[in-house]
Amino acid sequence: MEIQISRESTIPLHLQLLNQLRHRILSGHWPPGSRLPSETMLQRRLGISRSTVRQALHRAESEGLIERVPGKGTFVARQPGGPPNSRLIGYITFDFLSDFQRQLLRGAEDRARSRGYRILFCNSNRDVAEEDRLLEQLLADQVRGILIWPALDNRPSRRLFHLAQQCRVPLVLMDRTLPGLRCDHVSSDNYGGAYAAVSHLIELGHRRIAFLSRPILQLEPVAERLRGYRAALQEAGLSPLEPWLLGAPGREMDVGYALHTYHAASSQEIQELMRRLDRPDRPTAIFAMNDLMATQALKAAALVGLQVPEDLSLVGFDDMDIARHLEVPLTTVAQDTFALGQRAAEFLVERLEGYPGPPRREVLPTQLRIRASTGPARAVERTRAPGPLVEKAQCTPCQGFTNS
Amino acid sequence: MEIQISRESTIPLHLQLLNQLRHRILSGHWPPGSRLPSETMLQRRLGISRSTVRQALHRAESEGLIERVPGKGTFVARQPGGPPNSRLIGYITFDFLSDFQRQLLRGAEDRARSRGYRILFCNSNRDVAEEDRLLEQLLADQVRGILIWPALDNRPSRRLFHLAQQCRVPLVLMDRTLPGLRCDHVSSDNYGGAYAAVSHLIELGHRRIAFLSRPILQLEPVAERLRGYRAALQEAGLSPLEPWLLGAPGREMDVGYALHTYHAASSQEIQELMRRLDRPDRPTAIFAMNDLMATQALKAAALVGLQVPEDLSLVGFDDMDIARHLEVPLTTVAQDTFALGQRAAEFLVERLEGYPGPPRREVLPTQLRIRASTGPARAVERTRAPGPLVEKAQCTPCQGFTNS
DNA sequence: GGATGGTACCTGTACGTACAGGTTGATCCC
DNA sequence: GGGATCAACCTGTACGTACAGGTACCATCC
Repeated sequence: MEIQISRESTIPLHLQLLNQLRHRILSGHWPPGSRLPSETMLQRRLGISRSTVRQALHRAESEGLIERVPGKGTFVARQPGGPPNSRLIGYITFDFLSDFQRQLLRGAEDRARSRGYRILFCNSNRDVAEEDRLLEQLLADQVRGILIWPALDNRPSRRLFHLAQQCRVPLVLMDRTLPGLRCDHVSSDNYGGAYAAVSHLIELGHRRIAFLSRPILQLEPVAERLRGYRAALQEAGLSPLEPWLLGAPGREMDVGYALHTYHAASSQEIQELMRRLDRPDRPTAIFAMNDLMATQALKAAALVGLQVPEDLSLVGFDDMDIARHLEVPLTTVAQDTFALGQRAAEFLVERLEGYPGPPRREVLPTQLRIRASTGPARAVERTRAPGPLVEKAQCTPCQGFTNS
Repeated sequence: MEIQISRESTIPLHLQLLNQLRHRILSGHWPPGSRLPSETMLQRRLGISRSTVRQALHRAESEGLIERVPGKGTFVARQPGGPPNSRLIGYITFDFLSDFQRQLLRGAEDRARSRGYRILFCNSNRDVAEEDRLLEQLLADQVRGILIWPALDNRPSRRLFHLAQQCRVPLVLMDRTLPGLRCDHVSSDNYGGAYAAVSHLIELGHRRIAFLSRPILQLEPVAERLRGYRAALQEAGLSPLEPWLLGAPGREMDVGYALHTYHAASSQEIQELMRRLDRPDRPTAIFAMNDLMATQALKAAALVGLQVPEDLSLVGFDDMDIARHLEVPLTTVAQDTFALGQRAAEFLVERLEGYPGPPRREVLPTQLRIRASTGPARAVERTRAPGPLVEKAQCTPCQGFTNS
């Protein structure tokens, strides 16, 4: 198990060395008090200059990992864990309005606590400037790593990119990625969940299936759901419809407003839905971006006299609490948000213990929960537009998990 | 007062520079946030190499004296002198399963952040031993104060009592009190909310009103709701019924289990409810301890053929998300949990800033939200058992607030 | 007036050299 | 055998160069 340094990596040489030293020391591979190879030894073995080796060693020393004795050599510190108050993990979320976020935090806290870390919780409230300030403060609070569900903004000026590049503290992105930000990432299988949901509808004989969303298609999870919707339809030889976008338009640089209306049920949107449902060429099924929008569709359907699922099938996403308590219990795609948080914390702790590899990505399975809001398409329509039936709703293999 | 470097000194050049930087910064001669001369500037002015300058600056950085920003320059740290006065607040909750707890945390974080503090979030998972460990760790993490929603247990051995007695860090209790624990406390007006809810039912002509709960009457908030229920009935000259307790019995020392079943809807309980509702002497209205139990009552009513609100009125508590999305939108009592968290953080910050007085208690108003699940009692029953009508539903005066 | 591009400046990264002064252990001399 | 000596090796100090990539500012052009 030699130390490996890659010239191709974007991570600076001295940080590569530092990370691997940290890994060996914290994992116990090099026991406390043992002697490290000398600077010239490392220099020769790794093919880098002594200055670079020294840079890594100095950092390791200031982290309390090693002790250097002039004339004698370099040694693993007796207590390589460092000062006791440094077992903090920063946690930043762009928002804390939904149950989804509660589950995520609960999962992260659960796993962090079991590994001896505590969570420093911050809410950026969709404000990138606030997020920058919070990142700074977390560094000042001496956090060892940061879990972040970032606000939306790709400007490279934001502190997040700088941190990711510097590699001073490891980062783990939750739920969404940002273009150009290279670090560990966990998310749910939004694509697979949408694919399974729409396949389920196709299997029931539906041919005209609408995708209902707010105008926030640039959000990665929503984009993935749209992709899954389209893929399922196209593989069945059906045509995706133009997405139904309700609510205020999503502005390029100010997604904050779109997110703000994310949870608000405005009557204007119900009106618009009623108009779209009260037409002869209406779809026979709707796949909604989330349960709240599905709820709005349910209301609009009732108002124009459509029965669910007899006249209109509905599928939501997220399996929120309300899904099973609606008048017509909602078929929906569940995410294991708790596990998502746990996995994020695991990724981070592994980095803190020195895991050296390139950025990892984990996509957790979603699960289609079939309830009363989906049923067979009307026989009339089935005979009118006979298409190939998909044999079985596909979904990433999933084990049972609950939302609470 | 120029920086002087002596080649004759036995002190290394970079240490000479570091010492003078440290002096200037800690003495306030260079104020926090101000900019240091650039590396090349120092190099020229002092006649030493850039490497040597960098050596000093790196050390100053790891001492927390300065902050370096690529592309911009080097700056005196905002808090030079290290982190002796950390701005961390510990937050312990006994549980993190409901939206209520999310709102509470969100409120506390919001106010703490605006006052310059960060929240160190921990979940004791209803385990008093774990809570003890977490309290210890928070102290080791140098928190300045602690917000806690404690697990249930009155044994004076628990760490919490020691802390309150020692007064090393201020404590604020949230939602519930513990007998014998003297410290600041915030809660909702459970009594007033229940009183308003039951008064609303009485005003509608109901005479037989049941109190539906799980066997956890020893929980202070539940006890307060029961007290409000009884007071409203008695003041109207009516008799409270024996509480309907559904689910596993609440054991004295192990409330964990009762809380565990808190959110589970078991069909056994529905069966029991159906039995109780399918009798001639059934109540005409039910005041449920929370919305989830009200939901169960709604199901049971439908199963025995009772219409809500025509045959049975229902009131819940908490105004959870599901309340307004139920088949029959639920009349319920809303708590301003966000404000509760804010107030708790305010209490704590005031203590941190030196507020000296005795323990304070704040009870935040609740708000009755009348929806479709409550209606007038049947004329038959009104004539059968005419009683004095209460003039107006009383409630602590409240301003509008939302749950999201 | 506002986007655009150039330029100066800043820190980060990485390489190299040279010498000082301490520790260690083998060797040599008395 | 015991002490002095020396070479090998270690880290510390100090110098130098070169380039990359970011920020900030200003002049320019449309």
